[in-house]
Parts: sequence; C-alpha cells; structure tokens
Amino acid sequence: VANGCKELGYQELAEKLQHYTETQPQIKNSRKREYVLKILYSHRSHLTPEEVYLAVKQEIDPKVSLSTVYRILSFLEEAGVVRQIDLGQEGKHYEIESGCHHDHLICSSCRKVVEFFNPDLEALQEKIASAEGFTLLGHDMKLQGICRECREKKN
Amino acid sequence: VANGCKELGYQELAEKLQHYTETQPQIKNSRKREYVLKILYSHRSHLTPEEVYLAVKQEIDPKVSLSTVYRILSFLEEAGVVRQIDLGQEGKHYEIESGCHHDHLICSSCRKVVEFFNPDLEALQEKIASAEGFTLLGHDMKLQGICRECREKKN
DNA sequence: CTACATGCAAAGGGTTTGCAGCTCA
DNA sequence: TGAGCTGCAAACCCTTTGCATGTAG
Repeated sequence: VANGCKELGYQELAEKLQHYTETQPQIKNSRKREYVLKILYSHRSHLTPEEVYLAVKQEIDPKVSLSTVYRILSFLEEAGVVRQIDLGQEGKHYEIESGCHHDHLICSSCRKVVEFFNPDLEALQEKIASAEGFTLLGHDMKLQGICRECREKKN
Repeated sequence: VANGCKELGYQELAEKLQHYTETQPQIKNSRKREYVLKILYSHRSHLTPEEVYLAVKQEIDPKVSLSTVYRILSFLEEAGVVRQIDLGQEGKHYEIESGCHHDHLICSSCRKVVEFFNPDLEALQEKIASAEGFTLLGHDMKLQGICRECREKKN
C-alpha cells in the first residue's frame, strides 16, 4: 500500500483491544482472543474463519474450537481491531484493521490478493455519490485480473 | 444509468437465451426458465433467489419450487442473461445482464440501490491494475451512503 | 465465588442434490 | 419414447446457539 499512512503494529492493536475491553466492565481477558489477533496480524493475508481456526490450532494452541474462533472474530470486529472483507464467492474473510484504508486487487488465477490505495479513486467516489444525491459513508471495491507471475507462467 | 449504452429489452434477452440453448443440443425449452427471466426483467430491482421464487409463484405460476429457481438462476447465469451481484451482507442477488456495465450505490438507511456508470472510474481502474502488474478482467464496486430522501426525512 | 469464556454438539439458514415423476421434442 | 426438467425431501456447508465446564478477577 503505497501511501503516506502508517499502519498499526501488533502492540498498538493489542492496546486498542485492551482499551475496548475496559470500556465494557463485564469483559474478561482471554488468551484465545490474543491468539486470534496474533494470527490475523502475522499472516498478513485475508483469512477465513476456518483458516484462522487451523492456524491458531497449529501454531499456538491445539485446543481451540471453531465456534470460539467465530465468537472471537465477531468480538474483535466490534472492538474495531479486525474487519470483515468480501473477496467474491469464496466466503467471509477477515483482515486486521490497520488504520489505513485500502481496496483489493485479486488474481483470478492464483487468488493472490494485493492491497492498494488511490487518492483519485476516493475523490471520484465522492463525486459520483453526490451527483446521485447521496452522502457517501463508505465503499467497497475489488478489481479482478491476472497478475504478472500468472501471465508469464502461461506464456 | 446515464450513459450512451442501450439496454437489452426482454425480447433480446429471450433471444440470447434461446441462442444459448441451441448451442447445447441436449437442452430443452422450459416454461419456468422464461418465467424466471420475465420476473427478473420486470422487477427492475435486484432480487434474491427467495424473492424470485415468491414473485414467480405469486405472479405467474403457483407451483414452482425453490430448488428449481436455484437451478434456473445458475442456468441463466451461464447463458449470460442474468448476473449475480453482491450487495453486502444480505446474501446473493441477481439482476438481468442488461449489456450496459454499471456499479451500485446503496442507501444504508432504506436499502435502495441506484445504478451508475462513470467512464473516469473505468479508466482509473485500468491504471491502478496495470500499476500493480495486473491485466484487468473485471471489477466490482459498491458505494454505501445515505440517499437524499432518507437524509431529508431525518431533518 | 461469580460471571464471563470455552468446547462440544445440536440447531439454523441458505443452497445443492438424489430420485421419482413429468414434459418436451 | 427418452432425455432433460421439476418437485420434494434430504443432505450440505457455514455459522450460530444452548448448555455444562473451565477460568479470570
């Protein structure tokens, strides 16, 4: 993501999570919550709940359950430290809320996901929305294409 | 959709479907297929499979089954006369393949969907994709906002 | 000790599939 | 008449929920 935005580090995300739990006094700390955040942070890709579950299980704690992962993902989303993204047909994916807005470019061949940010695009969206009488709240855009590697592989 | 593109009429869509069935000699004609196409054409909105099912049932033929609607929607998609679109969390939606590319603007309050086309946006996407080494195949974009009516209602 | 967090298994919702009967050509 | 089409019910997959147990504070 080539723009001036500085992405949050793991420590900052953990603090944001910590702060959220403190605003809700009935919430207790939980190891598994940290594990899920750590996995989403270290795998810099976009994981499905199932993939998060397997990664936590293999890399940190063999006794997690899938339902806990689901519960934790919803929790982290509410806390604003992770975000759900839609990459097409392949179900829900989660990524950490890095604090830097970006969109996604997906290779139709190898399924690689590249993040990008383009200020002109943001400006254009504002223009389109207001032309239709809308106050823009957000957007979601994905580009599908073939990446350089896949293109060269085919030749 | 304010651009120079002329949208296909129902007759043209039916012909396109007809042509597709002829390229696949084992396929037979079917009333229900026409019904589904007709419903998607007449309801100019974006319907879920369930909504298509209910509309066919109420407006044309009370004895359709939901599974048939699912099968037909896949069929029509393959024939290139309908298209699946993703409007967010609310599940799969289908719209007719009008032949005029457009994107969607969704009101977060009343859920109204407005179609738009912007040539600058198309050009910008090409630029972004090639900057990342991708050959662009397609894209998918939705803007979320509050429409004029909803905004005025709140004031 | 009490309330939240977790694992397990069961329930849900949306979609697909197997099969017997129906329909088109 | 035979292959494709359809309805029905069951199977499926992904996700959520109920409940008994574990654990943080």
